[in-house]
Amino acid sequence: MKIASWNVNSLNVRLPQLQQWLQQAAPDVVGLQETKLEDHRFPDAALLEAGYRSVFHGQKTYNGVAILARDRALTDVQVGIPGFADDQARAIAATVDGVRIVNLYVVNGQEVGSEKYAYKLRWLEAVREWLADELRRHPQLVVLGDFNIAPDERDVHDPATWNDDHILTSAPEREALRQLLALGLHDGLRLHSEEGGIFSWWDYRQAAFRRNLGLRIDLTLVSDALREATLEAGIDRTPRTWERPSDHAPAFVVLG
DNA sequence: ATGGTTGATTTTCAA
Repeated sequence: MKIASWNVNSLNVRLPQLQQWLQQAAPDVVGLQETKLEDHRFPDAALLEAGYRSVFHGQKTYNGVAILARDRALTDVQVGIPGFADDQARAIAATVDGVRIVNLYVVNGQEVGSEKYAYKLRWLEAVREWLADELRRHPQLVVLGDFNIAPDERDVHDPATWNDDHILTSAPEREALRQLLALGLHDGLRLHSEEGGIFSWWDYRQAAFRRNLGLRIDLTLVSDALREATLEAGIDRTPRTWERPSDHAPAFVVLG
């Protein structure tokens, strides 16, 4: 089962690219972030034509998440973080073929010390409590999404800039990610590669993609129970090379 | 020193 995560930065703009990518990459499950679409505008009929059922949780202009599954049912759908009042559409979960999928669009945080940064850390604490419960109920768990945190120095092009004072790499953010992993989750990509320079996001400015000035902030985490079954993990840079791309590329794992 | 780009709604905001 191939499971992917892609921040599409507006599904309205990117639907043709999503259709193209579904056809050529043939993932079984996909978590989308930044759909930026209210639920009544979600293109579920068009995706069904491509063979994918969908569940979604969106809002106008900002945020928005969805899970797609090819020729499979999505059951036990959870919208938002249980018990956490949130006016931003950033989390959705569903079960596919006995595997629990949690799809997150983690708060960006804007700047270390800002109100949005405090919200990011509060949000991640609520996620940690939620995932502890999900793991008890669903040992076969995949947590994927745009984490807006680069796990370590290998995951940034310039550690001098992306340092402890910087958003996406500050110590409290990395510690929050470590606490998620400490629940019994593994960074899928790191099960198969120790290399640096493998990125999932490149700023639109300064020809960052061409120069590979990126970060790895889109992650696919697998639970202890799925660790041995994780055959492959990577980032598919292809859609980032297309005309008018998302600033993110899809991250994926393959479970055997 | 601080800009550069994209998307959705504006006369900026969020990323």
